Amino acid sequence: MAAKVTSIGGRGPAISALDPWASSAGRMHQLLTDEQRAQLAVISSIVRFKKRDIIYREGDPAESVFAISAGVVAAYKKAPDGREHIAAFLFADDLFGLSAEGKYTNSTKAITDVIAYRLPVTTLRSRFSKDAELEFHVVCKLCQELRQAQHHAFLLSEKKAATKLAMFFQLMEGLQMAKGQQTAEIYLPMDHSDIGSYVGMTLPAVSRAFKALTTRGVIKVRDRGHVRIVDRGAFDKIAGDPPAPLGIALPSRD
Amino acid sequence: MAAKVTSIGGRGPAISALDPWASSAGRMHQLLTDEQRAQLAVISSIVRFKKRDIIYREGDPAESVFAISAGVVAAYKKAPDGREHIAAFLFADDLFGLSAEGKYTNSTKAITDVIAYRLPVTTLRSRFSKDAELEFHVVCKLCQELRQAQHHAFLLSEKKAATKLAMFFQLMEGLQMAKGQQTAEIYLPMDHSDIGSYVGMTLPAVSRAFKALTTRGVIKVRDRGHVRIVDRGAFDKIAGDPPAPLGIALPSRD
DNA sequence: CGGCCGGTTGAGTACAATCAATTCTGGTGG
DNA sequence: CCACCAGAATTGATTGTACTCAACCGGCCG
Repeated sequence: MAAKVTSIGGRGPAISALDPWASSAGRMHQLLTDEQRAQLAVISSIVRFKKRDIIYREGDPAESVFAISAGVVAAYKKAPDGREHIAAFLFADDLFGLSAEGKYTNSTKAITDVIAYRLPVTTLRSRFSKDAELEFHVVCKLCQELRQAQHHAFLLSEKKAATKLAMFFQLMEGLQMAKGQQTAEIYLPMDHSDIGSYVGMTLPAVSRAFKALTTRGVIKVRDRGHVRIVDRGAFDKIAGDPPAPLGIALPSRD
Repeated sequence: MAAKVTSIGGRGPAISALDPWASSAGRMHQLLTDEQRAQLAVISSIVRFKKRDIIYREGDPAESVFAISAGVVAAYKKAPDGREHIAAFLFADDLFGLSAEGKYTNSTKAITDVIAYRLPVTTLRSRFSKDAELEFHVVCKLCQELRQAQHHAFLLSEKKAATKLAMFFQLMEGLQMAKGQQTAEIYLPMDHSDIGSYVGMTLPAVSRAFKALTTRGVIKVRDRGHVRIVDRGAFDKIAGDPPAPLGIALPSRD
């Protein structure tokens, strides 16, 4: 893990998610109070990673959990044949550092420059025992990550390249909507090769799927990283209608 | 949801998992104390489902969380084209009832006859506020389910039918080992069609993959539901080496 | 005994993987 | 500011594998 560690700053770690049991109209919100964030700030340090940095590797001792403040992280595993499978993209207000028996269960790398809070698990755990509400928010966040992982599996169970890519766009769009960002265009911070690793396709297949959707007039590509959906009907049909409220998405659209 | 509700009995709900931060040699263990189980028993009711029963449907109001006492449950989603995608198989000491914004995010059905504890979310939540340790165990269980979901996605990202099926066997075997059951044979309580829904293959493809592994002398099928691995080396090669020491886990991401 | 469900097998097809050659792009230094 | 470079992305030709559709088996239950 190669990163600069700076002193504490900002307002402290943040977590946002949908509440599993309370309705919030599809919008994610900050789960932690300022007070809780301040308390977490005390036990955390800020770390920065440059694009492409590896944050930790699968099997490393899992001493910390991270809360992303800015930037995008990918959690991935290497298949025995060398292929890289991305298990999740992680954004601001997401947690990562999943482990089992004291070891990280996947590797993580910075997709963009990243600023994150690093929370030692031991101190975090002792905070849990003092603040059940904080712990409950972590439960909520884990539920969301679980939903997202299941959605990912659902996506991967599709066979058509265009469908998988469209579902990936749906996912990113839903995320951006749930965060209240503008949504005329979908922003894709990762490169095509990373998209391929996430949706289970090779780079050429991703390229062809982009092209297929473009020539069919379903999407418009502005540049590497910016896509707009121009034919919603066709798009939804290809993606398999349900915009799926999965911890991220909303019933309506634009 | 069609089930018989009986009075409280047994020793109360159970949860077992690997601790994310403590090493336990790959073996799952009961996370809850007898005291905690007894307290949960007070707020829960026992429900029974017959094989093939639908327990709840995606979108139903999520009033309860379930803890399986005996039997096997499948959590699934229906694709727009009618295909059924199984997101997870759930066994004794597993929790299910994942929801977002007050609605279940999956449908669930009984694969075998099932006995489970039903825990109303409101009362469960209030127990959390009184027992942070209990809540921490739920965090551990969620981490495990997350790892499993990520592993599922990893499996689905493989393309060869034989590999996916072998990885599925690995998964089931690991589960049974982690539970301390005998492991000369792998027990498969679900039918081939359900396996197909889980590994992202059609029924004929599952059948052919079974046959391929059998004729290659890698596995031996005793009957519907019992498989033995006869050539470990070949098996591991096909499944992609990871000898998966830990019970359930061979997970990914966060 | 007949139907039904779970499973197998077969023929043909479609789709993405693969391998490989080019083009495009953004970033760097001259 | 431009030329250059390296990595990312596109395109092409070919192959393989799993899907589809459909017919067929075999046990189990009524």
